[in-house]
Amino acid sequence: MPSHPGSENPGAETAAVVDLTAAIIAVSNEEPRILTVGEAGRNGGDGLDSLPSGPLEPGDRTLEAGLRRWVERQTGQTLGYVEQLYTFGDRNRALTGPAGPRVLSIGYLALVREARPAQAEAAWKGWYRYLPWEDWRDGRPEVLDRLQPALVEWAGRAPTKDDIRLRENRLGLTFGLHGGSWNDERVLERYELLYEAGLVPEAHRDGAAAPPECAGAAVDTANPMTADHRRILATAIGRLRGKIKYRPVVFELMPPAFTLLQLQRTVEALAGVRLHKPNFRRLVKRQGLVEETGETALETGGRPASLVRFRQEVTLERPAPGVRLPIVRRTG
Amino acid sequence: MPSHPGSENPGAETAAVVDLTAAIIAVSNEEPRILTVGEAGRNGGDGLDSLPSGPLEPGDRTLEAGLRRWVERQTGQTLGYVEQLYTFGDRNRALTGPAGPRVLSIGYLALVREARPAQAEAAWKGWYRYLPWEDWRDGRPEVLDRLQPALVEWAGRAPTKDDIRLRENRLGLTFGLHGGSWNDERVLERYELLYEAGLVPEAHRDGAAAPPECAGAAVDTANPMTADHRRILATAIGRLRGKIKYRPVVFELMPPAFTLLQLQRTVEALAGVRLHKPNFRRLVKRQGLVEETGETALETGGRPASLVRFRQEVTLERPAPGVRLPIVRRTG
DNA sequence: TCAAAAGTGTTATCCTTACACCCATGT
DNA sequence: ACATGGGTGTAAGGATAACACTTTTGA
Repeated sequence: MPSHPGSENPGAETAAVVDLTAAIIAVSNEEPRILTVGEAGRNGGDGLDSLPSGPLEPGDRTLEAGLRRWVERQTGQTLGYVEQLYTFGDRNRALTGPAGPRVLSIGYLALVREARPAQAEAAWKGWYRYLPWEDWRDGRPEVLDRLQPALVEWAGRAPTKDDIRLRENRLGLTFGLHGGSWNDERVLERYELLYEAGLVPEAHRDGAAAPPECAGAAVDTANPMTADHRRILATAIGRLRGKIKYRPVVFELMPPAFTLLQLQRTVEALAGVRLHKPNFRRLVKRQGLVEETGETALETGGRPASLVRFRQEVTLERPAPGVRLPIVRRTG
Repeated sequence: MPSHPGSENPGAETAAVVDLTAAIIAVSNEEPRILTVGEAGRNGGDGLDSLPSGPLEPGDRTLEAGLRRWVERQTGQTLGYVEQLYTFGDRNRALTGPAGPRVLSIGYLALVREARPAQAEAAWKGWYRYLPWEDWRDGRPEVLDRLQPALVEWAGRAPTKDDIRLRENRLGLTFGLHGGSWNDERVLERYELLYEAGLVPEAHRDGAAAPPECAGAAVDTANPMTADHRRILATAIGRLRGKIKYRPVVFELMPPAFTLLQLQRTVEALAGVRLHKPNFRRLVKRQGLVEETGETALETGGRPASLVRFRQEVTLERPAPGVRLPIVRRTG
C-alpha cells in the first residue's frame, strides 16, 4: 500500500474493527418488519433488540459476502437485494469510548420476499415500534404530542438567539413544526435531531451528547436498540422511502403474484402515508411496472381482483429516473 | 463491545486499515475540476494522479475530521460541503492482495468554491481527462467510437447465450447501446462495466478481473489513477449529477454573485450535457433559488446580465424533493 | 451593421390531482 | 340490501419543451 505524503507519523494508522450490520426488511400484514436478534439474557445483555451484525473476517473476500455470512449464521435468512447505506465511525456513538479499539460500522439495507419464521433467537418486529413517529397512515401519530413540546423546549434552550433560530428551522424541516411540512424521507434527520436533543435513550448511554437536565428519557416511549442500530434502521427506512419513488424496489418485497391494492398497502406501509387508490393504480399501470397474470384473487372481501406480476423487463427499460433539468433535445 | 452470537472463532476480527479519500470538486472556466496530488518521482510512484487521501488515525474523533486533516495537510485546501459516498473493501481491487492487511477505503465528495492555486504537489485537473466518455456537451464524445466496438465484442465473448443477453442489456442501460439511452447519472456503472470488460488499466493492475486476451489497454486513452481513486471519482460524479437535480448544491460551487448563464454553464459542466437557456432561467427563477443583487455584469460579450445570488432561505423552504407518489391530501 | 448574449411571450402537450361514478362479490 | 373492495372516466390545473421573438451591449 502507498505511503501517504504529509504523514508525520507513518505508523499511526488505526487498526480498526469493522462491524457489518444489516437492516433486513420484509412486509407482512401491511406492516414493515425488520429481522432482529434479541440480546436478552445473553452476554450481560441489556435486553435490547439488535440488528444482525458481526465483524468482517479475513476470509471474507467482499464486505457484502461477510454480511451475508453473518446474517445466515445468526438468522438463517438468505439475502436477496442488498445495498450499502453508510459507514459510521465516530467515537462516543455507542461503539467504543476513547480508550478501546476503533470500531467502524457499515450499515446495509436488505430486502427479502417473505417473513418466514426465522431461526433461533431471530424475530421479525414491526419497524414502527422503534420509530413510531414515522407512521402517519392513520393520521398524525400520538407520540408527537409528547415529543413536540420537548423539541420546542430544546430549541428554546439554545445559547444564542441565532442558535434558537437554527434549531427552530431544523424542527420545521424535519418535524414539520413552525409552518414546515412533514417529509417522509427525512427519517435519519429526525432521529439525529432527537438524539441531539437528548430525547432518545441512546444519547444518554453514549454520554457526551445529552444535556444533564433534560427530561428526555421520559418522552421517548419507543423501543431503543443496541449500539447505533436504531440509527442504521433510520438510515435504511429513509433510503428505502426515497428509492421506491424512482426505482422498482418494492417488488423485491412482493410475492410472485399480487393485487394492486396489496401493492399499494405495501408502499403505504413503507412510506408511512396513505395513497390515492385510483391514481395509484393508473400510475403503476401507465409506467408498465406490472402485467396481468390472468388469474384473479377471490379472498378480497369484495369484488375479486385481478392478480398481476412485476414486469422484469422494466429494469432494462426505465431509462432515466425523473430528470429535472431542461436538457436540450433538438435546439442548441 | 458486544460479542456476536454465532461467532465460531471469536478472535477472528480483521484488523483493518481505514483509508479516507476525497474527490474535491470545483468548477472554473466551465470545466469541472478535481484536486489531485501527483505521485510522480515519489516513493517509487508510477506517475499516476491520486486523490488526496490518508489513513484514519487514533486522534480523529470523527471520520470526516480525519479526512479534513489529510486534505489540509496534503493540499492546503479547507473543505466546505462534505458528503460520504461509499466504502470500498473488496480484496483484489487495487488495494492489497490476499496477503497484506485489509484496507477499507471510504470515499467522500467535497465541494469548494474557488480553485485557488493549491500548495506543493497538489493541482486542479479537469475531471473529464479521467472519464472522457462522460462529456456530451459538444455532442457524443469521440472516445466512444473506440470503446463501443470493444464493448460489443466483450458482450459477445460471454460464455452462454443468456450471458450475452445480460451483457448487452447492461450496455444498453449504461452506454445507451442497442437502443438504450444515455443517462448522465450512471457514471459508476459505466466505469465498473469498463473495468469488468478489462478496458481500463486498473483492471489489469488488479489482476484477477481482466481476461488475458483482451486488447483493453489500447482502447482506454483516458488517464488512470492510483488505487481505486478513479472509481471513487466516478462515484462522486454520479452522486453530484443526481443531487443537483433536487438539492441546491450547485451553489456551493458558485461565487457570491453570478449571472444565470454562468450558473447554467456550471450545471452543464457537471451534468455533461447542454441545457435549454430560456427554460433553464425560468426553472431557476420559478423555484425561487436566486434573487437579484441589483448589479449587472458587463463583461458578458453581449448585453449586460443582471447578477444574482443564491437565496439562502430555500434550504429552509424546499419541503419535498419531487414526490412521485399520489399521496392523498383531501380524500381518503 | 452584425455578432453575441440577455431576456420575454406563447403554445401544445403531458402529467397530476381530485371528483364522480359504476361493477362484482359475500353476508 | 348493503358493505367492501375493484375498477373506469374525466376535467381542472400545473409543469415542460419547444418555438419565435425583442433588447442591449461591444467590435
